[in-house]
Amino acid sequence: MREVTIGEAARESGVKVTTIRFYEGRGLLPAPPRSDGGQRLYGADDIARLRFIRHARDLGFDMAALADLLDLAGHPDAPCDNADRLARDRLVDVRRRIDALRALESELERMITACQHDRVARCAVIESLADHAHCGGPHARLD
Amino acid sequence: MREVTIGEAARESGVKVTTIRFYEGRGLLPAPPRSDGGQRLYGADDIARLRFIRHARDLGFDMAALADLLDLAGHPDAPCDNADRLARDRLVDVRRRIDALRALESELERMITACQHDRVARCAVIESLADHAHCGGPHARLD
DNA sequence: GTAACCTCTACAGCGACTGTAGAGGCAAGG
DNA sequence: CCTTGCCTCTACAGTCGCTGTAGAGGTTAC
Repeated sequence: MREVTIGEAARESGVKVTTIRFYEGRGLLPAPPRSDGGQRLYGADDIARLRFIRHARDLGFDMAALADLLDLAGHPDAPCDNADRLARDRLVDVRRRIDALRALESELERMITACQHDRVARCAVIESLADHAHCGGPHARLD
Repeated sequence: MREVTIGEAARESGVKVTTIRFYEGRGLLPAPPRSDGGQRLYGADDIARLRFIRHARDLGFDMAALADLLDLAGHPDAPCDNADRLARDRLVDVRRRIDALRALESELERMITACQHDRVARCAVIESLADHAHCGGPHARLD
C-alpha cells in the first residue's frame, strides 16, 4: 500500500485529482511512476508534498512563491532568509486585505441598517453605491 | 464639456479605459454615441454609472450581482428587498473572508516569530507548511 | 462476465480583467 | 500646412489557478 492511485492521493492530501495533474504539468509535483495500465502511482513523499502545496495555497502563497518554497524545502542546508521573507510578504498582504475587508464590512453594515425596505428610490444600499462619498473614502481594491 | 472622451471618463470615474470598453462589451454600460472620428463620447450619467459599478466592484459584488443592482437602480418604484438581500449576502461573505484571513494572520505570525533565521532544516516557516497539524485545524480557502 | 467506477489525454472555459499590435484621430506649436 | 505626440480605435491573445468536458481505456466487486 506504499503506492496509491491519484484518487487516493487526492483523498489523503485534500487536493483534487484534476488539480494534482495540473500541478504536475506546472512542475510543482514530479511526474510519478506509472502502473502497467498507465495510471499514476504516488508514494508517501508525494502526498506530503501535496499537503505542503495545499497548505501554502490555503495561506495565499501564489504558485511562484510556492515554487520558491518547494525549492527551499528541498535544500535543508540553505539559509532560510528567503522563506522568512516570503512569509513576511504574505503577512503584509494578509493584513492589508483584512483592513480593506473591515472597511467593507462596516460600509455594508451601514448600508443594510439604513435600508428601510421601502422602494428602490429610498434604498440605502443603492444610494450608497451610487454615491461613493458616503463611505470613508476610497477603499483599496482586493485584487 | 458635457461629452467627454473615454480617457477623461476613466479619470473621472476611476475605471480604466480598457475596463470601460470591457464593461460596454458585457452590457453593464450602454454603448455611447461617437464623434465624427468614431471616438466614444460619455455624458455625466455614464460617469455616475461607472462610479456605481466601481464602488460595487470594490465592495466585492461580482458582475452578475452588479447587473442585478444596476437593473434595480433603474427601477426606483420596485421594492428594494433584492438590493437588501444582495448586500446581506455580501456581508456574510466578507465576514467569512475576514475570519479566514485572521486565522492565516495568526498562523503566519507564529511561523515568523518561531523562525530562528537558521538553516532551512530548522525553519518554522517551512515546517509549518509541511505539517498542517501545527495550525488550528483546516482553514477555509478564500476562493 | 459485466457493471460500476476510476483514470487517462487533450483541450476549452471560467471571471474579471490586462496587454498587445497596428491603424487612425486630434490639438498645439512651428 | 505639417509635424509631434498623445489619445483612441478594433480585435484578439494572455493572465491566474484552476474546473469541466469528451471519449477512451484500466480496475475492482459481485
